[in-house]
Formats: sequence, structure tokens, C-alpha cells
Amino acid sequence: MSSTPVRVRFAPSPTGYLHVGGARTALYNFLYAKKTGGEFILRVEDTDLERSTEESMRMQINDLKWLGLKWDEGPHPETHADMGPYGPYRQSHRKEIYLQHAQKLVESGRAYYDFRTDAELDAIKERLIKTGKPPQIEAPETLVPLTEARARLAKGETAAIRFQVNRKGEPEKREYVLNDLVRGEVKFPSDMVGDFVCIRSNGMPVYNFCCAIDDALMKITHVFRAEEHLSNTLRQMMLFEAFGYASPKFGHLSFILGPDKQKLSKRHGATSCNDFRLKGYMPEALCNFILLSGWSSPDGREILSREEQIELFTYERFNSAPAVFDDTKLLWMNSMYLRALPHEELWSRLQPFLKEAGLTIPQGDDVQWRDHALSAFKTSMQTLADAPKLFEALDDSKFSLKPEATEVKAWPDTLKVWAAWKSELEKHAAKYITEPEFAAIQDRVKDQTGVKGKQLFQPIRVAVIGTPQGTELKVLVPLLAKSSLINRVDRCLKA
RNA sequence: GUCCCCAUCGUCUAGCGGCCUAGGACACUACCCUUUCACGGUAGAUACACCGGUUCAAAUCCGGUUGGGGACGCCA
Repeated sequence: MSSTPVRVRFAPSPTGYLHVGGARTALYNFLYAKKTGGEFILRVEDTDLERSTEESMRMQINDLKWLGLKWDEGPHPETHADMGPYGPYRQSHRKEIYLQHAQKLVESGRAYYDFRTDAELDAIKERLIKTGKPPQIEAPETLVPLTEARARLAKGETAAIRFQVNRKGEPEKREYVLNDLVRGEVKFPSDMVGDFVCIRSNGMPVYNFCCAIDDALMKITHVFRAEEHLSNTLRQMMLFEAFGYASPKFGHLSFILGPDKQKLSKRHGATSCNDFRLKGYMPEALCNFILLSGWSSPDGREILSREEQIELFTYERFNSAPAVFDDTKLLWMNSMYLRALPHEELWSRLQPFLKEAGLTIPQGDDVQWRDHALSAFKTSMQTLADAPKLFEALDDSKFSLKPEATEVKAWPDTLKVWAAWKSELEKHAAKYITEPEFAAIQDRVKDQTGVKGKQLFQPIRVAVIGTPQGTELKVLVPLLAKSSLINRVDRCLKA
């Protein structure tokens, strides 16, 4: 076996945020590169001037960075300048390369200038459909000779360059065999495609053409990409053959679907990495989740660190069937990651969400206080975005008697409990109340009032957080200053 | 319409001819823990799309049917 170094690529087209399907493709390629000690290349496929934007490229780069998928070659993550020996890495900057290749094809007679107008082409297709044939464009009966074509071009006419699949005198039908890394042997009849455009009449090259040339020139060895490209592969194989380039190995991944088994799209809710980031999902969890949507670990373990993912990764464990995106399981996975995070890290990741909700938690600077608070709350959080409604209990300015407390408020002993609770608080000397101190205070309130059980417990809870449902008091009370506890019970007594 | 891909619990999946009375995970149900909720623990219910072959033996191999998806662009 030759030991050609593995080179894989992720080649998004910059038309919006990175979709989770794209993120999965990127992850798989990244993992394969790391596993084999190869290179991971980012290539920007922006030949569609209409849809591609600079802004989208920036967004996708940021999404990839957020996911922690570092590329070895491609646009620099910060400056976007080309980074690596096989650049440029943006197809819009490689136009000359494509044009030269197209010329080679034209000169060898493998491709031809096509002067036909859209209207003419449409008419041809319509006629084909009517006669029950696939609407594939073939070369005209007599090709415009090259010298004449060039003269017409020089006079300002425009023409596309088409790859000629069937040349006169060649067998009409051939079979191309693709040994797909995930699907096995796939056979394509050559008449599956008509003569396809390589260069548009406006001079811009087309996806299939760029893709094949770039994969060859960038010495890509393996291509893991979505299943939608499976039939494109035939055209690319024809191009490799025409140029005498070696073909990379391909592996076509199945789709990620929505709950209705349709391709996952905006109408299913969150689909881009950015959506998930905003909803409080963590990149580690999202990566781990999408990893498992189309791939499985040999021993069935599901929570895997990046190191373990690299260690275990092999394309032999891809699942060729499509997968429905299960956001309930993603939620579970996110909560697992969230709980496992060191408190310091968790605290810092929570900040944007607390800030956005307008919460200021000054006590957070105290490491011990923060530790307490996070231990108390993190088992109730599934996403980072769950934090505000939990931490709200700690912000005096947000305290109020919630509608859910109405029943408790009406109990006959409630007022008595609140009064005793308040006087016990006032007797307490220190600024904060520890957990055992709270238990003692609670006992004294019980003794003084003769109230016990739910009748005792719920009113105190309401006096602390304004509702009978929430985090355990024994962890919550020590997080609140005595002054704010008094302030709260006062407001209850007034209500 | 033509060509291509796919088919195991509700969902993600294990399984690559006998270890399968089909295993794990999420979700679900019950119980335990808990002076609420959550966390945690234990137990349970639920699947090989269908029909034919091949074989001593089929979830696994082959053919067909059905169902889903994709490609057939001067989109990527």
C-alpha cells in the first residue's frame, strides 16, 4: 500500500449560516483527517455570484470555529487570507485555473462551444419530454468548428462550454463504476447525463467542473459529502478521466431529515449551528449529537470526547440510511455536557444569557457562592438558555408573588409562618444563612407556630421565591443575603 | 417519466448466515430516593415494511413489491 497522506476537505457554499447537515459533513471530514494524521482543508465554493456573499462566508467560518473544527488549509480563520500551498481556496479566485482547463477540453474535442440560446435549449428539452426521452442536452448535429467559434466569440457573441459525453464514433453507452466508501459499488450508465455545462456563457465556471478540478489539484484523497452529490459524481468521474487526473475516494453520507422525514429545513425550526448556539446549546454537545446521527461507535458508547471521537472514527461505521433529527435527544445530550462542565467554565458560558435577560448577579464574583449556585441549578438546566429563569430567583428586583402562590397564600397558617420566619431572620447575625442554620431556623418556626409539613414548608418557599415550585430551599436560602430574604417576606406580608 | 440511493422499537442505532426468545441510548410508563420540582436508581412496554427464493439455518444473501429520499439546471 502506498502511504499517500490523507487530504480531506469541507467545501461549503457561502449562502447563509452553516446548516447542521453541513456541520456533520465537516465533522466527519475533520475526524478522518485527525484520525489518519492527514490534512483538513476548507474550500469555499462561491461560483454562484447571485447567492454567495462575503458575509455568509464569515458566518460559516465562525460557525466552524464555534464547533471547534480547525482546518489546516483554507481561508485564515481571522484574516480570511489564503493559508496553505494549494490556494487560492475560494473558487471565485480560481477562475483562471478553470478557464485554462476548459480550453484544454475544447482543444482536445472533449468539450464544445455552445451558442444555443436558452429558448432554443428549452425547446429541445420540451421536444425530448414529448417523445418520452429524458430532457438531456446533446451536441448539435454539426458542431461549430473551433476557429469559427473563436471568431464569433471575438466579435462579442457568447457561448457556454459543454462537456461532450458522447462523441461520434464512440460507444454510446458505457458503465462507470463508483466504489463508494459508504454505499459500496454504485453503477452509473453514461447516458444518465447529457452534455453538461463547464463554463457558463457569462464566463463563470459551474460547480461540477470546479469541484472535480479542485479536488484533483488540491490532492484531495477522500471526499465525504452528502448523498445529494451521488449522481453528480458521474460527471466528476468523466472529468477526472478527461484530464487524466486520479479520482479521490468518495463516501456519500445519507441525509439528516426532519420529523416528517423530509430533508431538514428551516420550517422544522432550528437547523443552523447559529440557531442552536442562540438556543443555549453547546458546541461539544451538538458535535457529539450529529456525530451519532449517521455513525456509531464500535462499543455503543454515546458520550464521546473529541479525543475519543478521533480515536474511534472510521468510515466503515457510517449508516447509509437517512436519520431523523431528534431534538429531544440533543437536549438530553446537551444537559449531560452542561453538567459535566467545570463550574468556572459553565459560569462564563452562562454570562451572555444572563446578560441578555437583564440579570445582574454581583455575588457571582465570589467563587464559593458561584459553586453553590451552580450545584443548585445545573441539574435543572438542559441548555444555557435555561439559566435566566433559574437565576432570576436570586435577583431581588425580579421578586414577586407569582399566581401559582395564590393557594398557599390563602392557607390559614401562612401569615403566622411568614411572621415567625421574618423574626427568625432578623435575629440572625451573619449576612448569609448556612444550610444547617436554615434547618435550625425552620425548626424554630415550626415550634413557634405549631405548623408543620407542607403547611410550613410551602409558605416559606413562597416567601423566598414567590412560588411553591422551584429549587430546594436548603440550597437556595444560603445563596440569598439575609437582607434580601427579609425584604421578600416583607413584601409577602404586605400583599 | 428516466436513473440512483435507502428500509430494525416513536427517534438515533447495534447486528455484516447460527451467539437474536433482536442489544444499547433518548423519549415513555411504574416503583424507589426526595417535606415540592429536578437529578439519581430499579424495573417495564415497544421494532427486523411486504412477498418470494438460496440455505440444514436468514434481521443478515438474492429477486420482486410497496414506501421514503435524491439527481436529471448556464444552483451547489
